[in-house]
Amino acid sequence: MSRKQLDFFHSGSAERAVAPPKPVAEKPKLILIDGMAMLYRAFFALQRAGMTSRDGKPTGAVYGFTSALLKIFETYKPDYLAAAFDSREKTFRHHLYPLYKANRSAPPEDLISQLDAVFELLAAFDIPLIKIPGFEADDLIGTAARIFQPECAVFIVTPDKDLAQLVQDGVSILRPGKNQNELELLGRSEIAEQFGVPPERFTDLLTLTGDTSDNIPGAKGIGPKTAATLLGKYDSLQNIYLHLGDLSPKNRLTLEEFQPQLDLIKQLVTIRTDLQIDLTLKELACGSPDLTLLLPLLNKLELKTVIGRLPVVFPKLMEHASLEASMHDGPDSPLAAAEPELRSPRTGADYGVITTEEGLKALINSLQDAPRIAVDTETTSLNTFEAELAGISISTEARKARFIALANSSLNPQSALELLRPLLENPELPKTGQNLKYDILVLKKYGIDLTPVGFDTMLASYVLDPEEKHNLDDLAARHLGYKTTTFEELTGTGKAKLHIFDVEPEQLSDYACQDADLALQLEEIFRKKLEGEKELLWLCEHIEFPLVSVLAAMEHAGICIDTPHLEKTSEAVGKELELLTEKIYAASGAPFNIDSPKQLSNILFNVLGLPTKKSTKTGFSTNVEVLEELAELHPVVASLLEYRTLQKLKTTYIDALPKIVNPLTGRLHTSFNQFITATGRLSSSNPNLQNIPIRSPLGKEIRRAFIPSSPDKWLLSADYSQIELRIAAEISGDPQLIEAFRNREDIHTATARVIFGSDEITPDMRRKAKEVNFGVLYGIMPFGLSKRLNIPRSEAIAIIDTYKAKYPGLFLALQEIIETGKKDGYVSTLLGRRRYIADLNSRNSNIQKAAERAAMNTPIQGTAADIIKCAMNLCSERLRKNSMRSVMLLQVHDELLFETTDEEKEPLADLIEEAMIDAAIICGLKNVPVEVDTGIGKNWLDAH
DNA sequence: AGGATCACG
DNA sequence: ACGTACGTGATCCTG
Repeated sequence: MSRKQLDFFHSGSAERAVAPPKPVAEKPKLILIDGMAMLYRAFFALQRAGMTSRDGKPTGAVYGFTSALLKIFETYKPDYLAAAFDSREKTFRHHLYPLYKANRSAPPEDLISQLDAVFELLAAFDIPLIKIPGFEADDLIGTAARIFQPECAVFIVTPDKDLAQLVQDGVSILRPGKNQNELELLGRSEIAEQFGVPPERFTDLLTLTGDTSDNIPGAKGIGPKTAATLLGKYDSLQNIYLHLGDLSPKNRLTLEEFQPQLDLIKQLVTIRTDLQIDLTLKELACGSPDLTLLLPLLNKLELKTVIGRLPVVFPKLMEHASLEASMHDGPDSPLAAAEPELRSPRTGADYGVITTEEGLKALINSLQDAPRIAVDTETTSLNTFEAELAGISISTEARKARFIALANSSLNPQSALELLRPLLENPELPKTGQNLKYDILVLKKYGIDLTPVGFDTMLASYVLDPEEKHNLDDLAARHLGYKTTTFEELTGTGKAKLHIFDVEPEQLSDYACQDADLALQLEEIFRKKLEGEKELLWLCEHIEFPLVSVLAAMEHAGICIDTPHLEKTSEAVGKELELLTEKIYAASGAPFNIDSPKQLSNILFNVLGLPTKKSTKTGFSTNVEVLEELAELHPVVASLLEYRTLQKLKTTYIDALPKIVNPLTGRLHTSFNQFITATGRLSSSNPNLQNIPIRSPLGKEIRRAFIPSSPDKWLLSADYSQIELRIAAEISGDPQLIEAFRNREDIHTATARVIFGSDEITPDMRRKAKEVNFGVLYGIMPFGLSKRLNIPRSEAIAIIDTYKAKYPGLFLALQEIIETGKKDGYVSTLLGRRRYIADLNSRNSNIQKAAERAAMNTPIQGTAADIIKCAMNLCSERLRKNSMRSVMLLQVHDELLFETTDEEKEPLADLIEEAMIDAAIICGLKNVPVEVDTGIGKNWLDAH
């Protein structure tokens, strides 16, 4: 490792030729980084979040630091750049004042362990290090700033306020902001504004206040406020002492007592700018990163987002570097040997636009023998129901694509689509794309059935690592080393934003071609990766890809709601809420915003004087749990609880749902998100139809509002019974649990018999057993169980111990999952779906325990997700084969909802049940039977 | 933009 | 000494 470190020695002369001052704008930029301070900042900002590489080594500090470096390169494009670090030796300040920094404890182990990586990074970036025995970074920076200020615009990067004293014309501070990855520029006026004194007076301010972090005492009782006020009034410390008589007696006394230490402290807090060091600008010249060092290092640290940003920050440099190659090759393999790629996907690519029928026919002709095509649609909106087609791009060969312009061209959209139909609908021609569900839905509006889904790059990325980012721009940067044109770059933002129809056709074409091309290229890369992980390839091809069309059909179908019923309910609930509001105001003495937890907690805990139960980050919690405890102490709390429930249901469902019924279809169309969750579940949004109420009476009313699309039709619901516990039984092979399921026992009653050792099971015993069963799935702990069951902790411990003794296989299996997770870095479902859990090796025991619970739960929740996805595919396939008219509408994790007719309802129930059971077997439930409950009704509630 | 809360599985 | 069951998304409030 060649580390570039400049060795500075005292030079005899401080004399140097000074260039005449130039206007700041023309001066080259010198950036001086306060290395250790920036690292500390990054550490505390990010380490707490528990960021680690997959083997559990902490990487938060090095990530934050690197992130700031990139930001500096990107925003300031420095001409000169150096990082200053303290040396280990004692400094003149220690000699002046032995207690200097005596309060500092050693840096945390997790920070020290990252230091080597930081120095390696600096070397890889070719950033000179300034580190001189006996001097602190502050003094090095101060001196460098003083020396180069005449010829450079100097920027000091530091979170430390002390360096504010160095600010002057041409010298400013860049301070990490509240938002991560932001650097705030502080010049004279900003310093004056924030600290109340100009930079020249900053040492005076520090002298008065002292600096607790360096263990430097100030004048007792004088804080930053008082100090700034005094300095504002008397201008300087010296002048304050000349006017001691004018001060308040208290301040006067303090300052008189302080006077003897004045000189010492001023010396301690003053950053030196006069070190005798020999520094030349040339030595600080900003080089460019050495990718042969940098890429292997970043890969080792698993700083993928940093790698992704490199092409943006160093576009020129990345021109010939293939990131993908560097990930596979060892650290020693020179990048020059890697296959060269272009920095922008469009440079040198064969992209073109088609605007005529002849051109289109020629294109279609040339596609006849393609084994598969990559497709991307360009539209006017992300909302598929509003989207109008602007064109379609197609690629069959890397770095080659054509855009069929359907707007602003001589092509008639409908007739062009007719020409394309045989291609787009050809069942023998698999389609590749990024998030094909979107394209399927858009084309559906034009009567085109885009099929089959051959490869979805977003889903491939999701299956390979669900918690990564999966958007095209990130994928292209990470896997192809491309800096893509984003949609925002194409259309502009804010006021200048162009409608897609107004984008220059050439540009739109390039953009569209790029996306189809990228999808094709990504497929190649992902296929290779998936080849190495066969079960993940299987998961893609048999579960995720076929599901895309199924979800598209469900979203397209939508579900009807009984709007009048909801409106009536809203009115009634509204009145009830008004009454409750009056009651609550009366009891509280004054009106306030009940929806504001802050105001509510003021009423509860200050006005009414009720005891606080739990804290949140911002104050005292007022959640249900707390309110239930307070209910017996004050009658208003019951009203509050009722208010909360009603308000929640009214705003989130009763009033919100009718507003988003699609006016064209008269239905609610949710989006099923296939690449969001860590476990493999789907999620639903806009609106979320997976959390429609059912538990409370008013909740049931809301469910009643979900109805078939005509009065003669039915809703059929089919749900797995206890699927997760069955999976737990299968995974563990626990004979007791398996036996209970084979005997079709009520599992909670069976568990109750086991943990209470009795055959007489009361409803309350069953309720407790049910909580225990759930607890097992979530990674049970005595504290959690005792709280949920409202029993003493000792009793909870006893219950868990009994459970463990009776179902030993289950706990052994859960423990094994954790061990495997620690070893491999990931845990898997029965079908091999993975979730990487780095925190299993965290040294923070809370983080580690949380990771262990996630690790235990993921194979269970994830296998359930695999099973129902598989069932959805089977249902869809079999419905089609039997030419049935019934439609799948919703999936709610263990439930499927269909719309059906009188004639089909019985055969449908059989078909669904059979498909759901087959799916469980396909997904690995060999030893435990599954049960499916089906129900039918004129609304969702009655279908249960 | 992030926290608190609460709806579902 | 601390903080505590897994996974989501929508709403409202606050800085």
